[in-house]
Amino acid sequence: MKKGVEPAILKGTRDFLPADMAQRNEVLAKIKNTFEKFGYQQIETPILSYAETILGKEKENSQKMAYSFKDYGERDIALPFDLTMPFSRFVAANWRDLPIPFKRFQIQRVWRAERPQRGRLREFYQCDVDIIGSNELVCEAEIAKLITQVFDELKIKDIKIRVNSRKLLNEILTGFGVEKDNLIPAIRLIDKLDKIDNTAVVEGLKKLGIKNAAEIIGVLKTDKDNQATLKQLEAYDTTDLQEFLRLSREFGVDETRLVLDPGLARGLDYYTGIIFEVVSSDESLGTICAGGRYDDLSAMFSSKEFSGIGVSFGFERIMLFMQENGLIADGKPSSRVLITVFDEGSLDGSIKIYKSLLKASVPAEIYLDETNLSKQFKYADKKNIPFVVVQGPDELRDNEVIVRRMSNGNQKKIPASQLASYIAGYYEAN
RNA sequence: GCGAAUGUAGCUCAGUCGGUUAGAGCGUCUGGUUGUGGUCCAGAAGGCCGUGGGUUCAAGUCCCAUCAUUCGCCCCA
Repeated sequence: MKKGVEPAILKGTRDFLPADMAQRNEVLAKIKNTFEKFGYQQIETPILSYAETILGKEKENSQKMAYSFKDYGERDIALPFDLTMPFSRFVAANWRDLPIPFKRFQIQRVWRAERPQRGRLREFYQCDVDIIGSNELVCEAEIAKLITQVFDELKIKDIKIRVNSRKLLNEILTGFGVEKDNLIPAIRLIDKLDKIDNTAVVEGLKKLGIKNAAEIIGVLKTDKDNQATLKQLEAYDTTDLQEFLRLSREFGVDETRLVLDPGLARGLDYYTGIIFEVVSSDESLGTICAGGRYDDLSAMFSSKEFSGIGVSFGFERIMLFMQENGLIADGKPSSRVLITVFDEGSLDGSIKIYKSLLKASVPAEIYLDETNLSKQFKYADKKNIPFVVVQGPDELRDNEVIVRRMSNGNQKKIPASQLASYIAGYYEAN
């Protein structure tokens, strides 16, 4: 067994076994179907990318996050760490051919050179939806509806969509005299309000030279209901938030799931309007979906302006939550029928049976090695195949087959010609 | 990049005060059953006790280093 090369994989990456893939595909299909139900169209963008299209001009944060290297032509290459940058490049390059407002979804792997932790990998899938080319708050409300719809489809019940307006947050902070250069650091601190102690945040803000730190917290910190929160903010312009809530109501979004949180900030600096952050009942998992409105998505690539809004669903965290909470049924069969090979002399007959099922479009497979029936049944059991067909010398002589139903062990001898319709009958009944 | 905890069979873990041949459950394989899985019974295989060094008559156990994993910080899905 021991050979020279360890069968090791990079930290923060994983192997997916057939059982894993069955689960993942099932969940992915639900997410995808919901996106399509709302009229979003799928795109894909290249993995291998010029570093500057991934990292932008000011590299600081993203440079640390992204995997990058040089190719044989000494070009700087990087792997995407999210789907927003690739999308913004895509829009700048292809907007002439897109229906505007453009509603796209994109489900691809991304890479981050981070330290892995629970729910934090170096290679993982994101499921992004964005609407570009419209400034209307109806977009925000539709996205809110989409978020609740996706988690409903996945049977993840106790989600909370935390909502805030970045514009409002900026207005409040500027009102308190926070310098422009300190806005982002201040927002990063405020974002931690629910995580760390109030006083720690106040201390941090004071270090940034913000005097009325405690007072700011007084305005931003809330655990009351949405109406109370709006009241607390009455000195400021909350018309966007109110209109968003009204439209969400029109869309039928369950309002108890929408939580106005004036302290919510989101680290990324490109958000400019309403922002979202979705957490499950397992808050230690972190955010399972997040996003918001940004102005001028493609500013880096084009003078054409595209305002937009989008959210990203964290597929790996969603999977983790569903697995840990028993929301995924496992054991998807690989096919409906396993045709056993009784002995060397019966292989031709088994292939003939297989052909008849193939012709009738019944998913089936032949056991591909020479062994006893016991092993072949075990194989069917392991692959969750519901029916096993045996044709021994006796059946072959009479042109019959034995069909065994694995779930209850019942078996029946039928003419070989009736096998396909016999199997199909079980599925039509449902 | 910083801090903490943990590394024993494929997996989950036990292993007392340092003491003789390192254990269990699950999984795997074989047989009971030469025409039948899942259940049951019997048996077997599987270990550089993460790696390297040190202390000791003696180390899975103590010390140091290193690597890996997990958690927290940073950042974030």
